Amino acid sequence: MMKQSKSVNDNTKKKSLNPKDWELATLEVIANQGVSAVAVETIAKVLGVTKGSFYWHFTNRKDLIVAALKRWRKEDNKVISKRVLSVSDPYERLKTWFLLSSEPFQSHLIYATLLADRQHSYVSKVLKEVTIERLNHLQQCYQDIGYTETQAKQQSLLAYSVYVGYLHMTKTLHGQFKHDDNIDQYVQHVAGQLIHPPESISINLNTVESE
Amino acid sequence: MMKQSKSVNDNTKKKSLNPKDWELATLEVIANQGVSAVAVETIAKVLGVTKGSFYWHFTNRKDLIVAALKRWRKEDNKVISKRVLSVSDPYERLKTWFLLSSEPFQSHLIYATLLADRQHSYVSKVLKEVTIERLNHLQQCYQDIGYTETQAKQQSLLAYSVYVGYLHMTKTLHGQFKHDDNIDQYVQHVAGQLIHPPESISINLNTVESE
DNA sequence: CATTTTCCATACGGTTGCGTATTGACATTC
DNA sequence: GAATGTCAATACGCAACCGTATGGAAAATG
Repeated sequence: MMKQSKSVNDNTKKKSLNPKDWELATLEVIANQGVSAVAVETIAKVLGVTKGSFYWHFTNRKDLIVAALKRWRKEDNKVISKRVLSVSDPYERLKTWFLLSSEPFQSHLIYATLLADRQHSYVSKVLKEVTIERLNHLQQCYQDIGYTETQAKQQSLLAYSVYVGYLHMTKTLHGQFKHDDNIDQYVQHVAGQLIHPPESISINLNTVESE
Repeated sequence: MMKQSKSVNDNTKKKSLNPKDWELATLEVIANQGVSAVAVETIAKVLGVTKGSFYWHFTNRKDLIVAALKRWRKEDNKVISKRVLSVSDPYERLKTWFLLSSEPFQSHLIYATLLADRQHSYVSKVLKEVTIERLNHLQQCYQDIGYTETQAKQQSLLAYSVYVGYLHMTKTLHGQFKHDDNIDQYVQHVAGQLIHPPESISINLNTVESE
């Protein structure tokens, strides 16, 4: 019952694997290469064992992926609860969310790759649930600062689209998801554009409409 | 030399296939299932032939995908040139771009799936080029309406992120990419948020900073 | 210390999909 | 109309993976 070693090729403390080891290694693959790249024998090799081990812990490949995604979702919720939902002021809460979105967490990479491999029903199911959950969080924030339900719905969709788009853009342009000063500046810019009282929406709209 | 039939299972007018037929069928697969789902024999079946035909027109699978993406990019540029770049007023040009982004073109689906399958170098290469090209377009628009280069860079990245994010969001939430009244309304909302004179940026920023 | 449980290695069968080799039908050209 | 070129069917080898079957080593259990 004493299994805490996280490193992959560490046979100093651990003699046998448990499902958690497989799930973490799987999430690593999903984050970098997507769900379709999850191959039992490949991950087994990473863990220093063979297939025989895998099929003792899991019934099949799908079982592994579902378990890994479940773990991902749980961990992700934990972070959001601790760092975002705990902020009482809605403006600050929104800003915190934007800042968190720009940090190079593995969780973000996983979310981004899931958007790709959503052909599989068990992936799209999780993805949809997580997305709706997060949209509701954002919508609530915007309603807290005075947006109507309709306004808040649209604004949260916009804000969340920025998040999703940003994940892809960074990987597309820089090949990876890293954090630097430019990004901090960009996050400030985005926050300035997307976090403001509801009144300024109609002002901006009129500005454009009258053009 | 008389080959213009586009329909897939139409053996009334066409007796033999050409590379274009294969490329179009491939783009259809990429749009709906991603690059990794491109299988020679499967597409052959769709076209009503076998592999034997394929390896006469193309050297291998990668060759097919590269050719298909090249065609996609060419067609896409044609549409953007005709419908967006031709608009002289920068505000209207931006708005046109947003409206175009919401239309259910196959081209958008392809772009979205490419974001997924960018493990392959020949995919990420095209993807990066296209993305940079489009970002430059947007940046120029924003500079045309008075943004500084830095502001325009950030704002175009923001706007383009919204586009990319939106593509994924609709597929994630609705399972497909369709056009309805809600979307029109949303596009109006987005345009109102992201298209405005440069001055209002600092105003909004101050609003948030002072909170 | 004997036995059971835990965890894994090895070997096998089955499927999918790529690419090649060979042959053939049909049209074009000389 | 014989030779050549175009396009496609068929058969094959090969590699990657999945999942199963089976046996074995080490640890826990009695």
